[in-house]
Amino acid sequence: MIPVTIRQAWKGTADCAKCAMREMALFADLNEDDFSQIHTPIDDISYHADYRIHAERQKGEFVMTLRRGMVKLVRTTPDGRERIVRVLRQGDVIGLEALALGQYGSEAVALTDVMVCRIPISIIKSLSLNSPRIHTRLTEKWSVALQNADDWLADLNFGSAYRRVAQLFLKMRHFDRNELSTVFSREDMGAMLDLKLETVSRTISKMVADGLIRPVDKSGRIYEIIDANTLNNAI
Amino acid sequence: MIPVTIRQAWKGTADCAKCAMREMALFADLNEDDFSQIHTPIDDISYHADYRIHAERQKGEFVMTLRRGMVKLVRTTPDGRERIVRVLRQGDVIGLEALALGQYGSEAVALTDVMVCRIPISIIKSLSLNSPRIHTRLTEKWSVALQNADDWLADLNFGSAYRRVAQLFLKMRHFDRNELSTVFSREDMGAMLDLKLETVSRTISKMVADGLIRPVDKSGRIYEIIDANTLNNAI
DNA sequence: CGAGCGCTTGACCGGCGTCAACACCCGTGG
DNA sequence: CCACGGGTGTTGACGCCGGTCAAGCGCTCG
Repeated sequence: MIPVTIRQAWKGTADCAKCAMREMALFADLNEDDFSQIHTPIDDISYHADYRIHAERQKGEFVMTLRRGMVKLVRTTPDGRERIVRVLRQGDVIGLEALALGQYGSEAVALTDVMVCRIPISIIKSLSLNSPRIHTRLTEKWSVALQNADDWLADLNFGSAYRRVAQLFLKMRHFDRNELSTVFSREDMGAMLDLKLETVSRTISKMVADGLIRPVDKSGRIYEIIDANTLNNAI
Repeated sequence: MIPVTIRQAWKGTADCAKCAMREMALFADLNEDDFSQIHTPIDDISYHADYRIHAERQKGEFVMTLRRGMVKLVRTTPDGRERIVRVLRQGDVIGLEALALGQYGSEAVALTDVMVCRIPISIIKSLSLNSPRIHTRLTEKWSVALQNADDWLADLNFGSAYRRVAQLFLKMRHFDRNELSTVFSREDMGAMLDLKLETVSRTISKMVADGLIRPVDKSGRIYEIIDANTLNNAI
């Protein structure tokens, strides 16, 4: 699969300033002076669901700010099974680790159609030498990533299947519509929670029967959260 | 419990330059000029095993470089059970997240007797404004922390009990003596691997019987790794 | 309308949790 | 020196949760 569209969106300071993501993005509080230092193009890119954005250990010269959609970070075990270590959502940074290591630590695959803003690492590096603002932003992104990683371990990969699935529904609530939660294929959910897809399916059915959630669409991807409190206290 | 000793060890540039940890520590490649900017004292501290270094969500004004020993990062679930999200070893930074958030994301408890070097966040912040070297070091520490977090999820919390315990033995190999591995109380191991202590104990017994590891001490904390390859390919 | 994919549901089984007894180590005190 | 007790690790018996295998359903798309 190949990118749907690649178009130059940020042609300079003006476009950057207009970006709706600015407050979540890396360049949130850069000023005119900072932007004037940017000479390499920053691309605005869309990918279809299932597009592989980068491979595990692939060398990388870009980080991406995720503007829309969701991305899974996947590691493949020596025996060939896939483990999803985290899901990135809007405002998260794809490939942050390439800043330090020059290569990506895991495979990144679009879970939905996705819009990203692709930034050359060279820009980040040169900016962070001179701009304390981008430095603060970067620290913030690192800490959010680390916090998320720990959350995935403590919340989604601990305890019974019922508890894990419950926590995943809570984690995947929409930013704008709190009562809705979007989940994934049962197989992907299994790879996130270390459960088999049948167990995930059974558990979801039970939660619907228990009146904690209610399916919204036909494909089993969007659910309404009825009883968040019980979900959160599930053992 | 209280710290065993608190003594001022780094009284300035001279002592810092002599530190054996310099190449792993945050201040690895600072120069005279950088050190001259440090006016707040940097303390060299020891803690006994089981000492609680900081609490979850506690406000923090220090990060610590771990010079010797091991530290567990613990989160307590709503229902009161404890989950160990990671173990820090020498060269790792305790409380990195306080740099961004001003508070610690998890509880930190010494697993062994521990030596740390405690650095005020104010120093890190002022240095990183002016010294690109510390900035590079910080990025490196962040990326190592994130990588470790993902490793814990992908390696230690995925698959059968046998596989998890095997991966833990490999993860806890000594830096200097590769064939040795130090583990923890069966309960702590359970909290790391999401297993019950009886399961951990049974699995270790089986590995000894299978000839993959061999106990070195009487207390069941140190093992010799006989067959690392089979351990690593355990399903 | 039929093929194919993903989701659900059922039957069965095995691995891990639960509960309990016992072994071992070490400190303390007689 | 031994007796005792508490903490930790080990081992056993049994039950249940979740894995395995398989059949069937519903949606989507050719």
